[in-house]
Amino acid sequence: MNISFDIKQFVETFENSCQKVKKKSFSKNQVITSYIEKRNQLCILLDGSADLVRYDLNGNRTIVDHFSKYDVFGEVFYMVSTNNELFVEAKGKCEVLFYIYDDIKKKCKTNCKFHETLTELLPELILNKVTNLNMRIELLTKRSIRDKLVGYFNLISSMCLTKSFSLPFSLTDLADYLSVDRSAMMRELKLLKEDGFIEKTGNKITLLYK
Amino acid sequence: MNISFDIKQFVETFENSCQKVKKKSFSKNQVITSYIEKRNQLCILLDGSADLVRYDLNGNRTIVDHFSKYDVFGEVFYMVSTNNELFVEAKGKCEVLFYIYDDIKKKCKTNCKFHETLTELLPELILNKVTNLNMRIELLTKRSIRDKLVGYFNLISSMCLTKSFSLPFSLTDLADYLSVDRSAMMRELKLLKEDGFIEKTGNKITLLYK
DNA sequence: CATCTTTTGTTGCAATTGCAACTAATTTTT
DNA sequence: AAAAATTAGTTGCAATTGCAACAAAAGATG
Repeated sequence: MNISFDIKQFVETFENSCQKVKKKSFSKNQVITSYIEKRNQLCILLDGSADLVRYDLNGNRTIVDHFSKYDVFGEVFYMVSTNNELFVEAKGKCEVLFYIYDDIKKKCKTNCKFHETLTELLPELILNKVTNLNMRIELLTKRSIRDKLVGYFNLISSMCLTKSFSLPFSLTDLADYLSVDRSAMMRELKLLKEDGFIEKTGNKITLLYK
Repeated sequence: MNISFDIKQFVETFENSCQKVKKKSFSKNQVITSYIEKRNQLCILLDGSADLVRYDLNGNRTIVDHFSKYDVFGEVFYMVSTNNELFVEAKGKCEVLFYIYDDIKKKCKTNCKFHETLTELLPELILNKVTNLNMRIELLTKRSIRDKLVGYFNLISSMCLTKSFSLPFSLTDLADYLSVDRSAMMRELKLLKEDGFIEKTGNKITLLYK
């Protein structure tokens, strides 16, 4: 994420200067927030990674979104009519900035520098979020597991600028992220190997095509 | 879309007051814009509806996104590494506002009222976009055609506040939007009817459950 | 370091989905 | 109003995917 401003540095400098902005730490598997009508809160992930997960009535777990450094998340981004329960779960140690606002468009009442700067930063963070979401939709609309995997690998590869990379997910989570059955995905991974498209050792992938 | 500001009215009042903002009209099936590195342009749909479509190498057409009044779209929302060609196609008569900026965070050089107001409006428009994208992801991550259809119907229903509604899509387009095979979707629709979950006359759906 | 838990890897089988190839109905164009 | 084009609706069959149920490996925990 190429944010043109060192948010973490900024947060550390101004910490606790505004009542409505709070930094909290979380450890692995803790629930950072659940999406149940706390609609005037917005979270920024300052460190670590976290997943937005949904459990449907059949017990299927879906990784609706995956957050890493400087990702923005929160109930604001969801429609009120969403009928599934969504949780943000820490994948490891996380630092999260909770940003409470009265009206997302208006400045903090106390008009503090902290709030003001964050508000100015928001459009960029949200725009960044939009590109991520669109990327994800591009993956999800692919018609086969193979296309999803290859599409995903291509993205990672073009972001790392290398044909060899480690997956930021466990394979179990990757399946949940691509919204496919894990064993079916494993099978497809094996076929991709057999067909000579990829090499795979542990969670390190090497693309052999192009 | 509940935008707390009458954009269209505003545009009409200030039209042509800034060189970098232009309104254009389109008729059915015209390409409004294609996503090929015109990254400093942003479009707002003032009237009509349009689809963002992708054609992959196998000729599959996917409706990547569907835009209606006051939706924002453009290359900015996509990563540079997107390797498919994306087109925005008018579904009927459309009015589109093209908004050219040097830096999305900075004001227009001439500092005109028009640009300024639009810039202030942007976060809201983009936030609105995020909720739409998340809604779409929620649909796409459903594991079966039936779940996708039901999820989609529920959304429409809760937006219209009625159990009876007309689809904003042709069935062909709906299949492309849900990213499933059309005939398989038709089959599932028939099953939903047979199982007494829905009623369907033309493109009007009535939900019979709950 | 022994145990418990999670993740990975595999497979047969069933269910779902996609594909192809139609016909019918509707809409658009000339 | 006839012809052309698009959309809706069907169906058999093949391919893909999901499910269940494992064993093996790796990682976490006391």
